[in-house]
Parts: sequence; C-alpha cells; structure tokens
Amino acid sequence: MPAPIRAARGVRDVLPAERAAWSLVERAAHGAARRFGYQLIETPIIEPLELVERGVGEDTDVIAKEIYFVQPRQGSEQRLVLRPEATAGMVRAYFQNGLNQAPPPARLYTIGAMFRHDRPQAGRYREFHQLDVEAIGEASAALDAEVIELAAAWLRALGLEDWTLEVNSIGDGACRPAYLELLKAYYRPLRDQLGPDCQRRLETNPLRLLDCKEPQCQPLRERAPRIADHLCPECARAFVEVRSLLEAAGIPYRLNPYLVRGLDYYTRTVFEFQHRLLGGAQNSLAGGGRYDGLSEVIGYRPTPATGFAAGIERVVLTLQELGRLPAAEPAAELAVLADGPDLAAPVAEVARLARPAVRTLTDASPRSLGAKMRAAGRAGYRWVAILDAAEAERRVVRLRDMDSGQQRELRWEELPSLLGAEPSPAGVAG
RNA sequence: GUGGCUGUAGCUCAGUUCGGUUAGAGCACCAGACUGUGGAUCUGGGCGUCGUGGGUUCGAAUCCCAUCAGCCACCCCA
Repeated sequence: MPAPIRAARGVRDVLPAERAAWSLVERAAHGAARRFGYQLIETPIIEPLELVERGVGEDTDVIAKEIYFVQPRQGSEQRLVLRPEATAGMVRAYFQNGLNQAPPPARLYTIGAMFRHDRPQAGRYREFHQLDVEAIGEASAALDAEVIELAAAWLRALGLEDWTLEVNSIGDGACRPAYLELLKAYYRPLRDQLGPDCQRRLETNPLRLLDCKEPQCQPLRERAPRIADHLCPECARAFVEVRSLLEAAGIPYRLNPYLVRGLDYYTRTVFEFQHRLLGGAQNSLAGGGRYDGLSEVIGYRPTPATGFAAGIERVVLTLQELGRLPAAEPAAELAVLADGPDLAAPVAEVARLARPAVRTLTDASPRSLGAKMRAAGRAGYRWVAILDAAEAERRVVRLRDMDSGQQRELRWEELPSLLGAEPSPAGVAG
C-alpha cells in the first residue's frame, strides 16, 4: 500500500459542520451585494501571467514569491498562473466582454478561491476565498463610499459589529508625485536609521515607508509629511466627500495616514476593515480602494474603478471566535429505517415518496433496529419511518415523531401530505 | 522566503525529563444488555507502522539527523 496521500500544504477541507457557516457568510454576501445592485460574475481561476504581474505589480511579494504557476504542456504555450486576487481578472472581464459599453458604472461581485504561496498560518492559507466587489467605470467618490457601506452592511448582517474601519487617501497622478518627493526629502537624512528594506523602499516605493512595522522605522513616520495635507483640490474634495458620505451612512471610521497601497495605479481612497479577534498579524477582514490606473496597466482604456476584497475564512474565523457559528443542522428531517433484511427497495420507495415534502435519508443497513434508532436519535432527525417485510407488503410504515415519541401506522401515500403540513423549513443549505 | 515551538487512536491529550516487557485515558465509532424501536447508563470491541525516513543502541514513542505537516512571529496580505 502506498503512503496515505494528504492534502497539499496550506490548503484545507471545509467539512459540513463548518461549511454551514460558510453558507451563512456567502448568503449574507449575496444579499448585501444584490441589495446594492451588484451582479454576480465568475471569472477564471487561471489567468495569463502578464495579467497578474501587471495587475498586482511586478515588484510586490505576491509576484516575487507567491504565484502558483500552471505547468504548460509545451514551452510555447502562454504562461498561466492561479489568480492571487480577483480585481485584475474582473477588470479584464469587464473590457473583454464589452461591459464597458453599458452605462457606467458596472457593479460586479464574485466569490471564489485565490492562491498565494505564503507560509501557512491560522487565518492565512495558500488557497483562500474572497468576496470581491468592484464598481468599474466611474470616478465618483460616492462609489468609494458605496462599496464600503456594502462591506459594512455585509458584516452587520452577520452580526459582526466590532470591526474597525481605517480610511486614507493616497492622492493621484496630479498630487502624489510631488508628495513623494516631499516624503523622500524627509526620509533621506534619516536613511541610516531605517531598516534595510526601508532604505531600499526610500527610492523605489517611498509610500511603503509609512506602513513599515519595524520598530526602528515606526517613530520616524510621526514627523513625516502626511499626504492628506498635500492632496490636489480634486483628491481633497473626493476625500472629504467619501468621509461625509460615510458619516451620513453612520459608518464609524478612523483616519489612518499610514494606510497605503504600494502600487502606482491605486488612487485616492484606500481602506481596510479589521477585527481584534483575528489576532495580531492576520486581523484584516477586508481591504480595498480606488484603482483608477489599473485598466491602462493591463492594456485597456483608462477607466476609473473602486472596490474591495474580503476574506471568507477570516470572517468565518471571527464568527467562530465570537461563538456565533450556526448550530449544526441534521442532515435530514426524516429517516426511513428497514426493520429486517432485504428491504432496500421498499425503503427507497418510501423515501422517494417523502422527498417532495421533507429532506429524507434511508438506513437499510444490516444493523439492528436499535442501532439504527440510536443513530437516528443522535442525528436529531425529526421523524423516523420504520417498516418490516410485512409492512412493506401492505405498503404501510410506522411513523414516529422523535420529539414526542408518538408513533402511528400510515400508508406510504399519506407521508408527503402529512409531513409537508408540518412546519419544517426545507430550505437549501450549503 | 527567514526565525521559533509542536507532531502519540478519527478528535482532545497522558506517557518523552533520566531509552527497558504486549503504548494509555476520555470523546467518537461498532456490537450487545437494559425500555418491542432513540440521544442516558452499563458491558465488550478495531482503536495506532507513536508524522515519515535514516542513525545511535542489546533495546527508541523517548536520544541524534533529515524531511513533511501544523502553530507563532517576520515578510505580506484576505
């Protein structure tokens, strides 16, 4: 026998008990997105390397070490990768399918798996799932506020109230270059006090100096020029508008002048939802912002857009920490039990008749009736229908109400109407 | 990718310090008893190459090395 094959590192199985919580989170996401007029789309999990490279930024860690490459069958084939995030694919799909021909903005969302070759940790997996919400085609600050409000509505629908929202503006092509010069001018004399990473960032990606967590770098940023003080009139106006819209919507937020995105095509609004229960390093529930420069980078017409990505696993984890996971639901409401051997066919027929009314499973195993009843009791089924050979011949069952213990004989054909009349949510779950 | 901690039954763990017969407990699972036919109780049962591979030794769950996996902190982000 070969060695047991285990799942790859950093990926995990979501079993039925936990999957119920996922369904809750996903249903809330669909509900929130639809209520804001966002439509569900699906984009491929594999995308061309170039899309991901340019969509994420070639100098980022994601590109440098976290990309999963798809092994090409021939060297000449296009290089494909597993998507590490959804936004670039969403924008590609928007243009490629002509959604830019409709009146803007396109309000789109998707839920799906993303892949990053990180070092696994609780709340951080190599395959993880995101809710991704994008409003593409319009520069209005109202859309920034809208996607934030959507995210907040989603979290609130799940009973998550204790998050914090941090907001910042990082300007645009008109004002950021000048600000970056100011930032560099501030940091250059302090270069020797910076960590090695930040010494490099000083010239390549100075915004990143602001959110460096190295103890030696942190104090220096206190006196650094703040971009909020150096926004161009348009960006300043947009920032004010986003903030006033959030206040009007009753969404509490905190200004974090050190919240940044490292890439050039991010503009103006950036934000992040956090939750303390997620613990230190992995406390981010969702993050996003405006990315007016992305479409050009991937070869399409300049088009403003804004959105966010949220971690499904992290939301589920937070619900778990709060003890708010939904109670495990029995797999069925009715179990049809064979009292004796060779009853598979009649048991299946009884179940078939009952299924239009209630979720029904069968147990025609050779175990004793006591064992089957014990299993049914533990599983929490509402009803049990028992039949032996003689009853099968007469087309009747003993129907037992597991709560009251009451039991009566009835004809198979009576099952659906009788059980259907009982108040029982036959809703679709997970 | 860097550093640290940890891997024993399906799950939670004891045993490891200081090597010594057939490696333990609870939960869960299966069978039976008890109420014809239930969640409790009782009895019995498989619980396992002690993560994997190699080494030291008369002898390794225990010591050493490697490897894989999980967790924690970085890096980064969801």
